[in-house]
Amino acid sequence: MPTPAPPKNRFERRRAETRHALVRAARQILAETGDTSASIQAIAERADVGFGSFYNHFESKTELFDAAVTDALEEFGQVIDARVLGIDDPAELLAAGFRLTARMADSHPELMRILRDRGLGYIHSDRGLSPRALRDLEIGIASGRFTCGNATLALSAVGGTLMSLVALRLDRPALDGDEVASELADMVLRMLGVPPEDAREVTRRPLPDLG
Amino acid sequence: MPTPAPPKNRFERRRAETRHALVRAARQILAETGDTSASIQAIAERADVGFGSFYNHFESKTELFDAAVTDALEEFGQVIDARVLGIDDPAELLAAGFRLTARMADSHPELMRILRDRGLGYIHSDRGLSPRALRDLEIGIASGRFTCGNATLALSAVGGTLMSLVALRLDRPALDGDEVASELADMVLRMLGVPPEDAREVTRRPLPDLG
DNA sequence: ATTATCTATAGATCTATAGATAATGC
DNA sequence: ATTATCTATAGATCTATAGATAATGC
Repeated sequence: MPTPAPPKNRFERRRAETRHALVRAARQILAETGDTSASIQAIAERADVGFGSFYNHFESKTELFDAAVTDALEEFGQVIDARVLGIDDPAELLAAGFRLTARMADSHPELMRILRDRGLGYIHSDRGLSPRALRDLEIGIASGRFTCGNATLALSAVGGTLMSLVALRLDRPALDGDEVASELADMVLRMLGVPPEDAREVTRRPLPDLG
Repeated sequence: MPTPAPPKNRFERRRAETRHALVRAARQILAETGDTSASIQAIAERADVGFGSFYNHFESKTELFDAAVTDALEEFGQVIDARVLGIDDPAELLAAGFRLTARMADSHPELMRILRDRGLGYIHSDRGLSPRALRDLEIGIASGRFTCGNATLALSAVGGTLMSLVALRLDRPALDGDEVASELADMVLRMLGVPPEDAREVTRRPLPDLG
């Protein structure tokens, strides 16, 4: 079961809600402070949950914050994924992913801060966007659209550049986000072996809007 | 004064030593745990420094850990810089930087862990390797060696890829580090507009050894 | 005489748990 | 009857500071 089945009865639902409130609070704290030194008390308070409940769900703060990062990456993957449905060309997929990510700095700033601070450690994780990105890179290599040899290395390079795009968007909000994203996607596509004219064209195609 | 003048008298030297012991301890903790939640007591103990001395040098843990990251980035910059002296071609400089960084995962693992966890936030910092990397990119663009238009964007892409190389080296020590580094440098050079044959040749040239 | 370091400590805060309360399943 | 939540709390730990000690400058 890729997504855990929705809880059946009221008991399990209430339990899941408490857990999720804690994860949400941890995500907020990560986005605001960038670190994990908030006390369990403060986290529970922000989650509006009894202090002792924390221990019903997590054994340590580390465990909670790991769940919080995974939760954020999963949401990121789902937002992007939903918006690029129907795009087949791997090059266009990648370009759309870059441009949509740049927009999420405005629409989902908290999520993007977590991505910037923690994303690099999860580039090759089996959660979030990475597995799908890897698959798309493999498809592109197999079809000859990309001419680089190694999909894992390509994922590293693409992922690292995407993280730096997020950092750039958050640190320099004055820059034109769409322009920067297209430019970086353009560079990445050339890196993967897409001819410059194709790369340029594909990174300027119209894009589905972000809710 | 780019580097602070070496302290003149014994007083200032002792003070600098205490401060540096604290920074060193903070760097160790960052490398080992990845976070900043260690207590000031534990930090002072590890630095072998009286507890109260902490407050002679720093007002908060945040301040200390920021100094620790800056210190690590500065050392990274100096190690790389010393090893690429005499290389003029911007493309070869960049390739050498990638390959030497990959080797530092073995020779300076603690430094590299800090770079992986915190480097992204300092890509456009005016400390460490970034200013020189930016300058080399600008030189390469001016001379026509690189055909991309924007040095700041290039620094983002190159820096992000370098961070992901560090992450890859630390997380997958079984991969051939030299090979991975050359391959990624190759991709990055093509991204910057270097012709594929040139990129391949320049990333395989012999390299100065790392001490 | 000056300045940094160290030791000791008061008060605040944090963690982990125990026991009471409330909600649901069967 | 079962299970999660909440409240209260003991004991540990942490922060910030005050005051004593040691090292150096002049």
